[in-house]
Amino acid sequence: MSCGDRLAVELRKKGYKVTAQRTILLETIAHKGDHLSVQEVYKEARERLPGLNLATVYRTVDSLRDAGLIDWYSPGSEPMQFALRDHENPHGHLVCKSCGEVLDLDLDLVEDFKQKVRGASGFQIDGNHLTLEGLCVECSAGNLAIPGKEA
Amino acid sequence: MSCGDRLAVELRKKGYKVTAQRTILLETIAHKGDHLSVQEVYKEARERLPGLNLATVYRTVDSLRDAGLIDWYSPGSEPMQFALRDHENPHGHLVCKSCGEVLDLDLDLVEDFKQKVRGASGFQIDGNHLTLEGLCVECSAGNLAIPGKEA
DNA sequence: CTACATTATGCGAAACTTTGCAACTACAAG
DNA sequence: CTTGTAGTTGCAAAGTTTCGCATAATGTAG
Repeated sequence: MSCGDRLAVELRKKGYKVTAQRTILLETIAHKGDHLSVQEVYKEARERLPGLNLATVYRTVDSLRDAGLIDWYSPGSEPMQFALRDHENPHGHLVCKSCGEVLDLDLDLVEDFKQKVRGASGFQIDGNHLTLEGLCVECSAGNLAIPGKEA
Repeated sequence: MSCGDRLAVELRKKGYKVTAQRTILLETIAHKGDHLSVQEVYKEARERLPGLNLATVYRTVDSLRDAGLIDWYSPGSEPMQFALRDHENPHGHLVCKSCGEVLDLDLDLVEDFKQKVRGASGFQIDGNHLTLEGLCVECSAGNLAIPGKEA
């Protein structure tokens, strides 16, 4: 299934319409890879669709997220970033608060956690959009170690 | 220990200074309760400290968060909100994407999950700032049922 | 108490994000 | 193909959040 086909299917499933803007924006996102900001996508997509408006990018990115085609990160306090959702290998994300690195989070671990929370409170965690903050191996080691002395 | 004392202790621990702005802002937050936006706190605190600047509120709220005195939520796409951290009863938060309700999340469940993730990837999830999105009991019931027909 | 180094604050400007509205377009139906 | 409805877009304005810099305040040491 091509990228465009999936776009059409997923969007219509949610009642969204398939427009040139959405198609080009999704293609741009798919082409550029991870860690994209709205501004970056805007700049690139605008070359193919000159009249494109920034507000449209924000709204489109929101629709694509709702349709499950892309995911959001929030690395620190910088502008929001996102990436194409990986349908072959669904996973959450771990964002290091110190260095900003983004790791994949195995959904099996999440699944287990989700069940527990659901059992305890009835709340259904959205595991696919899951982005958690914390410290990666390197940074947690570096932060805990007292300079000049090993932990 | 009074509110002000804790402020002093926690801020100094992190190398922050204790200022009138920070004191008043923390008091305002403590007094107003949950679900506060920066603008709300700004408006209220400004009555006691007329020269107060919005940028200062943003920076202060950031410092207080870093010092572990308050927590952030991100309910949908609305402006960021936060609340005083409950030191007597630490917990995470579950935010319903549909109705916006905020539930408490038992840290024992999180603790277990944290250990697993740490074992798998070495990543240390910050459980105290944990805010997860999903659907509350009511909304998940409402959303899953197809009107007039069961799944 | 005084002087010093460091951190905070206020201010203005910039950057980022959302919103309302009129014109436009996709898609389904006739 | 024509029509109609509902969702979209561009634009402009408003709202939210961050940043740089000069001034002011805090905490520390003398």
